[in-house]
Amino acid sequence: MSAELPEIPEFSPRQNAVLEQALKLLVEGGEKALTTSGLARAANCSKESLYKWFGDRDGLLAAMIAFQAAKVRTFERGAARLTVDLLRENLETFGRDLLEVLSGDVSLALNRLAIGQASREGSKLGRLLIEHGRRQIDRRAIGLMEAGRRAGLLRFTDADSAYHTLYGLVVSDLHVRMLLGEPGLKDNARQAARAVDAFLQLYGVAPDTEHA
Amino acid sequence: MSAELPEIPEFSPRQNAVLEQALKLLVEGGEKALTTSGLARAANCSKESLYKWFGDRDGLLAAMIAFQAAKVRTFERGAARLTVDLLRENLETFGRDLLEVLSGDVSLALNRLAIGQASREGSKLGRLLIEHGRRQIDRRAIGLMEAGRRAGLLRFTDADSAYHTLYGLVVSDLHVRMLLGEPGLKDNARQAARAVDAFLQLYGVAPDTEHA
DNA sequence: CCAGAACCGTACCGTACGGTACTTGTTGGA
DNA sequence: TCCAACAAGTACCGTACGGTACGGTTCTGG
Repeated sequence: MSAELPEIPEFSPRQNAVLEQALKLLVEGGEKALTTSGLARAANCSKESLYKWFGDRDGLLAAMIAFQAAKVRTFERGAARLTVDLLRENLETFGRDLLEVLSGDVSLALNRLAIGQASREGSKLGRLLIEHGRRQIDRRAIGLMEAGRRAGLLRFTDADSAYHTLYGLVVSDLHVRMLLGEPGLKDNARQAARAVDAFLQLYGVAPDTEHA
Repeated sequence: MSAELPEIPEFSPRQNAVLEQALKLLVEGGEKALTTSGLARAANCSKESLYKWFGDRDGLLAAMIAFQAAKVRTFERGAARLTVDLLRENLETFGRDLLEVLSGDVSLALNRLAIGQASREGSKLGRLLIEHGRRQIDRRAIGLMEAGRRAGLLRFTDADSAYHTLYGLVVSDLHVRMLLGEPGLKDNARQAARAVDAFLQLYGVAPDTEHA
């Protein structure tokens, strides 16, 4: 009853264009700006087609999430023979990418949408968002964790726990603040670097020789 | 044009009862369940009174946030002569309280409300929520940080940065996950303890003598 | 050349909400 | 005792949305 990987629906090019327009409307004006009539007008299609393709409004929202997730495919870094510097660089790149994704317009809009919908209907969209949007980035991070351990550079018992520590150090309460409307950081790289410093202090196996 | 501390409006008992009922409706059914007609019916008052008291629907939502924030007044712990064990205990208590607050029904409902509203209208509710809801808990934590430093138990240059590190270690992505509809942790205390362990490893001045 | 499907544009329907107006008590002070 | 203020309850209005139906047009395959 879990992870049956239900074959990404694969929409037609026309439907992709409509979904793109839907995301644009959502980003510009929030959920209340995404009406079926408005989308039909903006995308030059008929409401009848919308309902034929996506069933109802909730189906449209779910399709938007699946569509966006399919676009933001993360790329696994080739884990060629990790050194401590290479590990640090990979971790910092991950942190920067994470902050970049979380502060993106579309990501924020979709998260706001799913959160606003989460009260009713068993948070169907929320689960969808976590499944589709998070799984890939989680796997990339955990891959990094375990590569670091295999290379003798990290020490931990639970990779998932270590990853969540890294996540917390990188993101802190920034995601929620941005969801609430606050601006993001000026320098994601700096934040990522500081987070990785702390992370390596906690989980790195080679103690820092310099401790000013 | 910032932080003018606009005297908490202080509602009448009758209005407090109405706001209480409004929060109840919001928690039970989300934003779409909180209609002016529904609230009037549930609270045995007239819509006309609602509009006289709160102006319009947005005013009602703002009043709900102010009302809830006024209820959840945090209590400053008396910082009597900190020892390392006392500091750890205070930090863990803070972490538990933080998780407790963030996972509360009303908190989640209000955050969902403000986030869902954040796209349009300059995120007025979001700012209100951060102002009213966060300031107190932030001050409590920063007070703890600086007490720890004064007692020679913590070392950091920026208390705010240290606090955000602690926040990230305690909360990680849990808040967003709960906002999306996932259940909370089974054991907040365990999570707080682990977070404080890591935090002290990063900022504690006395190195742990035991490192099993 | 034609039939059928797909689709656009528009008009339409039912409903539900935010907000206003009005009537009917109820209270409290002069 | 009367009156002014307040509030409950209800009825009402305009609007806007989700969803459906229909006529006209383009595309496709035989």
